[in-house]
Amino acid sequence: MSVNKVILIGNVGQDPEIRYIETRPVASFTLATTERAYTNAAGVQIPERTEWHRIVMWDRAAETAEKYIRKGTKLYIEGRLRTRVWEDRNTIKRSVTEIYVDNFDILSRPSAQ
Amino acid sequence: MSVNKVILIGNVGQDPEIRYIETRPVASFTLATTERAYTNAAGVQIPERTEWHRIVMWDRAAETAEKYIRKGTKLYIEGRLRTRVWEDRNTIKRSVTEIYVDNFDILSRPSAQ
Amino acid sequence: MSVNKVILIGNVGQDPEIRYIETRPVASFTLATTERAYTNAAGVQIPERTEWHRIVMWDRAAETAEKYIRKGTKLYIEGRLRTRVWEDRNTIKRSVTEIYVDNFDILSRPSAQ
Amino acid sequence: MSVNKVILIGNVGQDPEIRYIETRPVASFTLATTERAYTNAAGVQIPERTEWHRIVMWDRAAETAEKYIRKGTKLYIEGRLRTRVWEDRNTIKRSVTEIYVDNFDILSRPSAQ
DNA sequence: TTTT
DNA sequence: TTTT
Repeated sequence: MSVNKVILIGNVGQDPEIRYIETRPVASFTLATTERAYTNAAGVQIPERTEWHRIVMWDRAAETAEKYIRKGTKLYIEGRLRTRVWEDRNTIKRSVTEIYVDNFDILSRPSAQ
Repeated sequence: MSVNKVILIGNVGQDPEIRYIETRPVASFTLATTERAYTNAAGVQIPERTEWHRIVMWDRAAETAEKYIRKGTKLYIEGRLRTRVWEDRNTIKRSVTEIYVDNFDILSRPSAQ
Repeated sequence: MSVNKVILIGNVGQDPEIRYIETRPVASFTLATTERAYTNAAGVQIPERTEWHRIVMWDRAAETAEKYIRKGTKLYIEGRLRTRVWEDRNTIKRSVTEIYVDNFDILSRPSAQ
Repeated sequence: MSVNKVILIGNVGQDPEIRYIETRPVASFTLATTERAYTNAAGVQIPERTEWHRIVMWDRAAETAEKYIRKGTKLYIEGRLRTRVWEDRNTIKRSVTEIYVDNFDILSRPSAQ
């Protein structure tokens, strides 16, 4: 038995990119989360830090993404981690970790635009 | 404002490796989570799938890891995602996603030993 | 070892009420979450349903609540469940379940008002 | 849009009680989580504290509960909060907060038995 | 590389 | 009423 769960609230980095894998729509985009600056226990100042997450949505979620998610949209996401491994053109093993979305909701639209 | 939270329950892949960064102990190891096999809505059989996560613990957590966590230990982990980017010897940009642990607990020891 | 964790996103029901327990500020208010209407597996229509949660914040969080949280504010809350038991005037045992907040953030202000 | 999520790891207080609501099986039991004793920022010793949660499972989950969950079983539970209100025989409004389970897993059986 |  |  195991659990693999990710919960994110952040801002979308760019309009979702939609492609089709055997007729199934897949949306992908990045999401930024930001840790606030703070001073740690040792008195060292830790600056603000932005983390970019690679988000993947399938099927109906992908269609919703295409219609309603845009650069700047604030999202709540619940999903799980998936690391894909492949070999690049130099046969070097590369990997990327993505978040497959199981549940999400739009918290707000980009303010202007 | 944002949230970057990971919750995992899984089994440790190998004894933690401990190193020191400016006197701070850091433990790292992998953790396996497994999705059960199932038949999806389209009737396609999806086999069992194991995901390996790279776990990083600092300071007191690293010391606890060194003492009590071993290959096969079942762990609950709460943490956040961190993606590190570097250039390899061929100046190709590489990245790895790790989970920095904020809170954890040992659910059970490996059966034998 | 155990875990007692609650994650909520919802809207504040009324301005927080602040009181002091031995000089420690405590803020309390309710938060609404809503489950969407849906049709279940048996074809039965399940209507939308609102759940009201009793939220409790202490110390610095209570002060932030007093300044920034209002009726209608949309909040992200991370906390733990606490059930208090007491006897009412008829010596009947009563209980109430509250959420003690460990971490929270304001997602948006009430639109007008 | 909202989120109402509870994550618990704890020990079952007694064998599940099964009943039927219009042919649907429902299992209910309590689960204990324990906060460790600690000394707070003001130097005050806070003793260990056990919290009892009322757990409710429906349908297939209820059947699994009946078969495999016993007093002492250690469980991982993912669910949502539900507060039921009723009037007791003295027409006093009473309420109870329960956790409706969406996903769970058995972490270990009671040691002896 | 883990576990059930 | 559980467990460590």
